[in-house]
Amino acid sequence: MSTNRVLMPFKEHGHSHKKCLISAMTMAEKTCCTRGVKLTKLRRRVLELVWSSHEPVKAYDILDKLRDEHSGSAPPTVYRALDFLRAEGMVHKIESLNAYVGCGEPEHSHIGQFLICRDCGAVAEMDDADVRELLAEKAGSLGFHIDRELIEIKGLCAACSTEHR
Amino acid sequence: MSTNRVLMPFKEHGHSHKKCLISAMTMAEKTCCTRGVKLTKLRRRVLELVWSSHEPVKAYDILDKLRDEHSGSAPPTVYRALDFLRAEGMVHKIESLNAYVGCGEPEHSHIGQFLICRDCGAVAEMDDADVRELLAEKAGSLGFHIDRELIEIKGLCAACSTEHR
DNA sequence: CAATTAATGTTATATTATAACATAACATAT
DNA sequence: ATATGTTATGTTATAATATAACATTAATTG
Ligand SMILES: [Zn+2]
Ligand SMILES: [Zn+2]
Ligand SMILES: [Zn+2]
Ligand SMILES: [Zn+2]
Repeated sequence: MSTNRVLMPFKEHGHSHKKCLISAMTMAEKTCCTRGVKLTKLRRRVLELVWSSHEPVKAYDILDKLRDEHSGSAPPTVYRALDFLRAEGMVHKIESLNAYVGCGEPEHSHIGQFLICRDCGAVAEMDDADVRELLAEKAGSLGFHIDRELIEIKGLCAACSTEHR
Repeated sequence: MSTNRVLMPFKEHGHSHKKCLISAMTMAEKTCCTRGVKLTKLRRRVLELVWSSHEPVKAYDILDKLRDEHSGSAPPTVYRALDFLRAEGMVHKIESLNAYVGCGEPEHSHIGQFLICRDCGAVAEMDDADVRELLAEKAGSLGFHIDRELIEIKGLCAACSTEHR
């Protein structure tokens, strides 16, 4: 199968995450610049906090950290930044967790298919055309026209499977 | 494709919903009886309220109705009943809406694939083996082992497509 | 620089869900 | 039948998630 585009793979548990963070921030700066939208200081900081790991991050955890840095932070502060970042495809919401993850490829917008490890909490993101086509076909057979799909899969990642042995 | 099991199809907009309700309640009584679990008066009433339409129902809307009937109702009243009904597979939660729908085939447990009409709000439920297999294969190619899938698809149902013309 | 727009600050509140403990209903075994 | 344990429900309080509404500040543009 050639269509299994992996927008963000599972990383080794011991990897140097700093590189992920730098890469994501660099990509975000570039993408915003290209689009002529503003990655303000606040939005940048929220994106950094979302990218603090490969695990989904809670809005109020972000808020707690923002408050440490600036007392004037409140729920709208973080939700507005998240709204902007989501609109620009830099962050996705994991609906089943009420939490947010950074996107591996914000430069072209897409709908992600998320794999969520029950053990380490890490999230990988796929964008698989076969899956989309099959779902479109199946839904189509019921006369349903798809606008948007939400796919969130829970299970065990390769690294955690190995560690369990 | 022969695997497209439809657990709950989209119904005609003008259909007599009473039959859906009676059928669902009958099935629930029978299933609970078979399993030796108790469909108490409260749980039955909550299930009826969930089945008041084919649209997902909010917990606090259920609570409002319960309160009309019995002043001692509180959030735990409805969430406990929903927990029971979900555990028995009679109700599913639509995570992207924080709302609950009745299941078309509670007698055997399953994971549903939900189609949600953006126009009329109705929900259909599929349980398609092809989709499950494809996702297992794609996830497997990343070394990921699936426990549970969450699939919620937004779009336009056949009836609403027709009405738009 | 004035006018406008975009972003952030601020206060309040809405929505969704759970914790913790008390009481009532039901089952079962003496 | 009654004591005992178990399940279900009642009750109060609070946690967790998210948005509304309006004020202020910063950035853009004519
Ligand atoms: Zn990393
Ligand atoms: Zn893992
Ligand atoms: Zn119906
Ligand atoms: Zn419809």
